[in-house]
Amino acid sequence: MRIVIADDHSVVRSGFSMIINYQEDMEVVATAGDGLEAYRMVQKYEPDVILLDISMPPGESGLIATGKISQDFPDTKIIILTMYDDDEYLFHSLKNGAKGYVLKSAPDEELLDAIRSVYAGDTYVHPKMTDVLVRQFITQDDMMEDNTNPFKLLSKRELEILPLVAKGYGNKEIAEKLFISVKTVEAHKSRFMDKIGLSSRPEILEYAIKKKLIEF
Amino acid sequence: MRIVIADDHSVVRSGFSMIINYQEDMEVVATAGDGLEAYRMVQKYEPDVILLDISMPPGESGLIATGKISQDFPDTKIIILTMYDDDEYLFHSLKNGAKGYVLKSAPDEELLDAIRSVYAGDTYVHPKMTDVLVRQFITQDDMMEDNTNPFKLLSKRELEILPLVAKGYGNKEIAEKLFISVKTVEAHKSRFMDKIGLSSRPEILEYAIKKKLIEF
DNA sequence: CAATGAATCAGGGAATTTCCTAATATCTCC
DNA sequence: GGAGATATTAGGAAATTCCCTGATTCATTG
Repeated sequence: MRIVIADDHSVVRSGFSMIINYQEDMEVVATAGDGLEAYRMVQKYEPDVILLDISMPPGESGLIATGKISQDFPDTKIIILTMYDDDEYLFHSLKNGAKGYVLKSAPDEELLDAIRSVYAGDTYVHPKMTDVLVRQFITQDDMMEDNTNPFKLLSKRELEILPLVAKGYGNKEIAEKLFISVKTVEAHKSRFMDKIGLSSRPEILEYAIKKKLIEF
Repeated sequence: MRIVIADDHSVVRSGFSMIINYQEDMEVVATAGDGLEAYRMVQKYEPDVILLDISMPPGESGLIATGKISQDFPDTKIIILTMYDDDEYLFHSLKNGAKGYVLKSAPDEELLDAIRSVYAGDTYVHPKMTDVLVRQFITQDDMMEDNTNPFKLLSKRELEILPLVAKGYGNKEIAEKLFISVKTVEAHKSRFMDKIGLSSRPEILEYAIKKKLIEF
């Protein structure tokens, strides 16, 4: 199995190279430090698998590279390797032709499993993100697009209250801001938490930032 | 030369381990996935050098860990390993006792050089950041009396708790994370709120973001 | 050595939040 | 017009937080 590694961190390139070359069925034929170089390496060596770090500068060239490589070299399976367990990145990666999605925090074994899976023609997604994927798949008929879009998922009041909760305001303060009772705030809050699947304040904050409902 | 590696990315831990163990004069004696574990590993193995990723959760415990380790184990040289070529991080790292500062995008040779340098008693800073350091040194007067600098204003515990409060964690959760009592968390919290002049959760969040104590 | 700051823990009482269930008034969509 | 979603409010009990005061230990500093 011939493999190319693309990551802007030298450490990660070396690390992977050593881990992979230690496997009997794998061999690193080239490494790249950015998206362009990655494309050239694929062009030159036509590897079985390429590991791509999505967050490579400049811009989003990891994603761009994914698209170009999967289009021009469909036989080279692409595994996205990233620090972020972000839904959006996952979706975009898969839409751009990636066959695998692995977090850098995952143990080595998982990475090697992922490589073998995509080489065998399967798709590998990090377990933590699979349920997001499944939910997206299940409701893809009626909601066509965007069942993760808070603007379609939540009511006006809920959209008004969520950012305030995220910013750290208490129920009482929110009630005063919106001229409604504390009990009403509680009701809206627990409803949107149910809807989205949030169960704590940190999760609400993270969600609000991810969905750009608040800015800093 | 006995070395400990602390990084929340499994890939980086494995990568480094292999690179370092390949050197004849170096040996990785332990690895850690977060700041607390890093401290315990240093405590247990008292290595010559520890490589610390600064962006390890929870909070900014990479920096906190730097302070604690350099204080309790001055013989263990600390090299900060980070993705960010951020001035602030560099300054804070050095002030907290780090002896080296290396970017993950640097080539392996540089990392090995850095390890050997700090082991020999020198300080190693990534070349690109040296000029920043020099400029800061030249105009060091204005930073001297910086009463807005949280790292000078707050204690280590307070610096550890503030980001967690900002992220929305409750006192109880923070107490569990840090293995201290709820009452202690309350005490630290109200103390740093007094010190800085914060009187609500939203203000804490805003402050934490402005001072880069948390990232999104 | 005394003073200070830091970190730890505690008690008590008030305020707030959380978690239930439950009811009513709009409003829109078919 | 009626079904269903949305907005509003309520009550009560348990959990949590907040706001005081106060105390101990340890390290540093004057």
